[in-house]
Amino acid sequence: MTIEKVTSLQVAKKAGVSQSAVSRVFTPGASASRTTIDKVKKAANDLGYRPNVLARAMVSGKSRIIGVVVAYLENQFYPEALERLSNSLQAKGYHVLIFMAGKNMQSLDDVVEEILDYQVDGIVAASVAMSSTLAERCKFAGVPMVLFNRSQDLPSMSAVTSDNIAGGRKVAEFLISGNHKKIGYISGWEGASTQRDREAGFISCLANSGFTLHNRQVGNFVMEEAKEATRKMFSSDPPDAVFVANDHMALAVMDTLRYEIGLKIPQDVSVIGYDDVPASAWPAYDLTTVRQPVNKMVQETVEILIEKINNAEIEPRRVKIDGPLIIRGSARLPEGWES
Amino acid sequence: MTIEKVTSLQVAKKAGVSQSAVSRVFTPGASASRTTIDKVKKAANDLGYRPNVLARAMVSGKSRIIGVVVAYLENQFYPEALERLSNSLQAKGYHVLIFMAGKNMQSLDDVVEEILDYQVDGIVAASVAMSSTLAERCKFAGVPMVLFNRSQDLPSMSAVTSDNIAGGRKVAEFLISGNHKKIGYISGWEGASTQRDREAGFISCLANSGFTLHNRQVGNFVMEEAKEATRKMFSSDPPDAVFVANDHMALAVMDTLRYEIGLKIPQDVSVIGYDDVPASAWPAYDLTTVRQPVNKMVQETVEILIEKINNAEIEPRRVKIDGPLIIRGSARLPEGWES
DNA sequence: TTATTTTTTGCATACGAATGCAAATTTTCC
DNA sequence: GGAAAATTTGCATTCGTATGCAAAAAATAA
Repeated sequence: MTIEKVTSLQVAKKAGVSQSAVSRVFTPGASASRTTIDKVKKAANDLGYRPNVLARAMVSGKSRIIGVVVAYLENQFYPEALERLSNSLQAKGYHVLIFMAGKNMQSLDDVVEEILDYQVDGIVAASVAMSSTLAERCKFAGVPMVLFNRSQDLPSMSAVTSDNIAGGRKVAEFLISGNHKKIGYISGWEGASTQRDREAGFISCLANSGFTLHNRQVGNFVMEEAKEATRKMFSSDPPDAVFVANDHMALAVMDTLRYEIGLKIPQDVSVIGYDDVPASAWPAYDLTTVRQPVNKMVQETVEILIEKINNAEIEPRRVKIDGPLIIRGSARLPEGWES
Repeated sequence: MTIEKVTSLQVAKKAGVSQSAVSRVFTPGASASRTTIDKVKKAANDLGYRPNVLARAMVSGKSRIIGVVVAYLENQFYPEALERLSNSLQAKGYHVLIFMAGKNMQSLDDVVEEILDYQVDGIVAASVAMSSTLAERCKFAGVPMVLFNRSQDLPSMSAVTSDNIAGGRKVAEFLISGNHKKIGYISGWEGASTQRDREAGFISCLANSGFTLHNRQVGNFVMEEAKEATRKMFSSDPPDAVFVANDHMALAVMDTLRYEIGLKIPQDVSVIGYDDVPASAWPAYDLTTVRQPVNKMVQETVEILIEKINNAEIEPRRVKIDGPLIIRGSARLPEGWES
């Protein structure tokens, strides 16, 4: 076989120095003389030596691995976030160990344990409901965690979200000034803070203008359920506008309205979503939506996480990032609206 | 601080046995008596002990980490594959360390080195062009690799793809029997084997019936470029059918045809894609396409990889999985076609 | 030049778990 | 009950790297 295992010891021999010297050359901040550095680098290069991250992790206690828990990747929002997250962490010398959490809680418990087994330096939980027990478990293990696109009731955990309440409000304002009278809402999974906040902001703003929800259905962030919700909502006394809790569902809602129910968007009914996933900008949908600034959210997430890794004593931070309403063609515009 | 570090030694003390006993209880296949197992399990449970995967990896030489290289996640095909791959590996006790390869080759070199630094047990390269140098590097390091959705010229590497040649043929047959006369092709990135095979199968089958390509443009698997390609293709003497090298581009092509150029699909022009990503089934597109059986492909990939991990001497395997033409509404049907 | 400070170096050990080996224990069989 | 075989157990070592410590070398000061 051709398997090689070049170790620091072999490099040391070849360079005529001690193993510790080699280690020091490859450890930023350690002291070594020019001559040693050159000798070692040359030998390492000749042999094709690279430090073993795992061995390094053992003694240093830092694995430079970040565990990322994701529920599912079907919703375009997550692949996008994951890609950015991975790139961002890669740039800082960390790498992403990915974990798919099934729908149920039990599997989440197991998944977290598995993550911890790898001695990760930190965890990003993307749109996953972390129980306080799990949070405790991680804290106990000394592994910082930040919630991405979910905030928790327990304020002890860092979380990065968009400003979902404000986002919900923006949608309400826009629909009201567009002179809509019967406004429906298709909710996401009701256990999600994002869902709750979006709806709360939406409803409160509606109320301010004397409106109430004309109809409300549950879509659970799942396309099929959103379609079913749409059918129910439009079976009698249909609304003239629907706010859908995320784009992923909104796309399905639009399809159902157009190709099943036979309505025109926005002539017969306005549809607004949330997230601004790539597909929302595709001409076939041209969906008016509230953008979640993925870039900024990821950036904040990474920043907080790394800060916490470097200083365990730091206070948890809960960041809300404002996202703009992206006005496209799926919702009737207010009178005299200037594009 | 609350950070704990429960080691096998602590468990051993608490259970009144040796560290090796603890290790054996947690090592499948090792021998230990009922009594010991019970004592150790109890102690471990009380203390919340779980074996340190990294330490285990050091001595065993098996990290149970699989490196997955992905170019980009925008094309829905990849998130789907990634999700399945991760789940499948997770079920077998492996975990996925993810690496984003930038567009350029240099970064790929670096990425592979970084992967190897983590002592991964295997590598899956999804739609990434592996140079033979890189392949050598991995083989030299004793790390098996399998190509997903790309096959390489060098037959020394295992690869899993769909049967792209047959797929291309199916599209040609379908278009010809649909009585199309002017057939265009929008290609993917020409360095990709998938692209080459799809086109080769397509063209050869066209030729069998005395047809040649009426027009050919390059889209590079990128939406924007596909749009530009469409504009060029339809600027004069437009075709009555277009085969697009993958669905991701085909969606953009459809949008351009409908909303920019003002053509009806399939009345004015037929469009066929390749992959069968989720969006292709959405009513707004209803795209006729060749399905890549992601599930089977992932399954094969995992199987080959694990086989190779367990037995380095095994021969490389190159698997092609047949995928069906999924007939939807974006292409004119042949005369008398029964749905 | 010599004394003092600073930098570099090697030695030895630690990280946490797995495993070959030999001793101790249990099981099996006559 | 005793000898042989099979199983269980602990000891000691190993994996590859980082690091505290003290010795050695180099740089600086006097």
